[in-house]
Amino acid sequence: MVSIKNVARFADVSVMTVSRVINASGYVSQKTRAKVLEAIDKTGYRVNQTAVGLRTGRSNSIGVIISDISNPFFPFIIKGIDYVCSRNNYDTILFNTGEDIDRELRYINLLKQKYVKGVIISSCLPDYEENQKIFAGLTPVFFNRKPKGIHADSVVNDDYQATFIATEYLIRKGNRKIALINGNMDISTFRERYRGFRAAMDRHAIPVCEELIAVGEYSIEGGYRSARKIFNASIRPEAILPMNNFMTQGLYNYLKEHRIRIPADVSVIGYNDLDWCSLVVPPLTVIKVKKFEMGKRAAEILCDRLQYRAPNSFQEIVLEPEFIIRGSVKSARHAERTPMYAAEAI
Amino acid sequence: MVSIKNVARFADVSVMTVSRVINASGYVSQKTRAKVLEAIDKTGYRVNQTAVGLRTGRSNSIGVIISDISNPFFPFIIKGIDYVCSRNNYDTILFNTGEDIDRELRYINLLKQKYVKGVIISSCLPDYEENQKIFAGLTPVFFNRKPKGIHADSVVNDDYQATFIATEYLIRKGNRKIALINGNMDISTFRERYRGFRAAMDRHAIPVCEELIAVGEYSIEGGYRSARKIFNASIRPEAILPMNNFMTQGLYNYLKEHRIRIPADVSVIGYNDLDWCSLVVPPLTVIKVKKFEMGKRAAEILCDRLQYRAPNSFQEIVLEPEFIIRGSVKSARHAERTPMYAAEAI
DNA sequence: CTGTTAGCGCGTTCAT
DNA sequence: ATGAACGCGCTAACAG
Repeated sequence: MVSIKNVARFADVSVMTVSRVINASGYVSQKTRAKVLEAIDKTGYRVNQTAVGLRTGRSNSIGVIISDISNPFFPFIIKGIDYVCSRNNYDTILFNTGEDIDRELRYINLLKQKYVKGVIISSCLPDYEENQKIFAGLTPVFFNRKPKGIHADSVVNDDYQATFIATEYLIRKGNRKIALINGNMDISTFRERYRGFRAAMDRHAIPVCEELIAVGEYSIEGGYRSARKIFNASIRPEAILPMNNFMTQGLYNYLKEHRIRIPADVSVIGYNDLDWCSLVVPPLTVIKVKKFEMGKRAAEILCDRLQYRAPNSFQEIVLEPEFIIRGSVKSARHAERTPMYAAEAI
Repeated sequence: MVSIKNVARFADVSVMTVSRVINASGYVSQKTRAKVLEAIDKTGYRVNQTAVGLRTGRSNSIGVIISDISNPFFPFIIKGIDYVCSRNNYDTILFNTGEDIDRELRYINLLKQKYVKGVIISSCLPDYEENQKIFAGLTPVFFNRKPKGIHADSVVNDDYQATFIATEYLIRKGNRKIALINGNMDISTFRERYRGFRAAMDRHAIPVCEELIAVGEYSIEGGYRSARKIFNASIRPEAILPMNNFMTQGLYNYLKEHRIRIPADVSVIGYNDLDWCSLVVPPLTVIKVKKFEMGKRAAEILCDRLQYRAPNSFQEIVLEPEFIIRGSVKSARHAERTPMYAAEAI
């Protein structure tokens, strides 16, 4: 590989002069600059990022850590991150933890070993404070999930608000026996979603039936099992709220298998608007999380911080969800007259 | 950051001894080894990958270049790559080209600047030979798509076979007026898929109606526009073959908007089996590409090559597709008696 | 078995 | 306006 030394020899100048031309630092006369530029062109020289990294202690990579690349929730977020980073000349190193805390910690260390200074992360760490020292020297921006006690920038969806609105919508349509398919509440998203549901039910003085609350793995299979649990309860649910897209799929599989019709037999509102949600019949009413936006904002914050353009205080962005009404919720009678409190819930 | 020097001082040995312990190279007595290990532990030392990279001219990263992260076709492939690479202690640097050749070339250069020695790539380069020198010093494994004249390892789906089977299935079900929604045939996948379609039609002596062949962007919008073109033709198609998942979605949008029913009004076979394909009503009959397998095989080949365990000759893996029959193709009369040639087509 | 020397490619410091 | 020397953290080659 052609190094800066070769270029210097070719242009008959010192290594330093070449360096100055490349980095546009210090004074170089027009004439030598032209000579150097030509030499760079002729030799096909490219700066060695590794050497620059070692010398400066910096790199132009940022890390992205997610829990599951095969979850269609992430690709658009990554696209948003990519959009911002490529414009700031950062490239992204992607790691997939598979919800394994040890892997997450290992990857964070790996990033530091590469002089990576920033990471955008959907963490499976339950607690930030316990693990704070691991982030030393690495600027994290948390997205989607927020470990407890975090002391860092974050960009999340307003999960509380989202389920509040969805739940209230169901109530307004005359549903009272509402089931929840939730994930592990050690994770902030599921905790918030549960809180939103609970708050809406309480606000309307509707008792929550514990039998209709299922907590399981947030996978297709987990959603299926939770659906089974719910339909084996002593109370038949009028509506179901699965709390992520995988569990929604699992629920669909269960309903299909048991020929339970949406919305005639049970109403459903999905979490996350994916490709298929508008394609199924009836099209699925969903809470839409702004995925691209989430990635974009997180990357913007990180780029700003890495270039010392960010404010000192941590930014905690909460993205407003959209509620997309399609056809998976049945209209009941004596609906519409229920008062709505969603605005208050903010 | 604590360096090898600190560890050496701490353990009261030379830097070299520490290096030997870390890399398990050369002789170190049990006693000093223990001393060093303790020092590493006490100081919290981690090797600096950048320095190792500079010194050895190697890195433990491999590059992954894809055209569009938001295409749900890729995530499972990436998961397959990740599965193999993490077991071989490589991490992956992901780049998204957005089908931009210049970006692709830039990323390839970037990888070289980082001493990355291998790249797994779904390339938008039409011709390998023209760009061969750009790969100098970088081992590429092509997947999904194969630029012309490639002289490298590759893992692709048997796209020819896949459309041959699908087309023949349609014919067997009594369809003769079969429409194709295809992408740009500069790209190998679309070229092969077209060939498979054509071959099946020819084999059964069914004339191909050029009016029913649409070539456009392989996006949701492109699929929609192609569908419109086809339904504005003078001949009404009995069946449609969209040649990737995005175009299938676009087609669905068109059909929905115009209240054209599947399969009563038109039969459809999708390319790629995604989450929603079994969720729509009727469930979609599809050609399934083994995505995880594709990524896994590509990564295995690359890891082998990088560790000089691969044969000298290039491996050109062709993965067998699956054909999943669900409910989007109408059964017509005088079907079943048509002879089948798919086996010959291999 | 262990240490010394040298240098990977670059940028910082200081001199000219 | 330009160059020489030095060192980032590490390992290969050689010496002892």
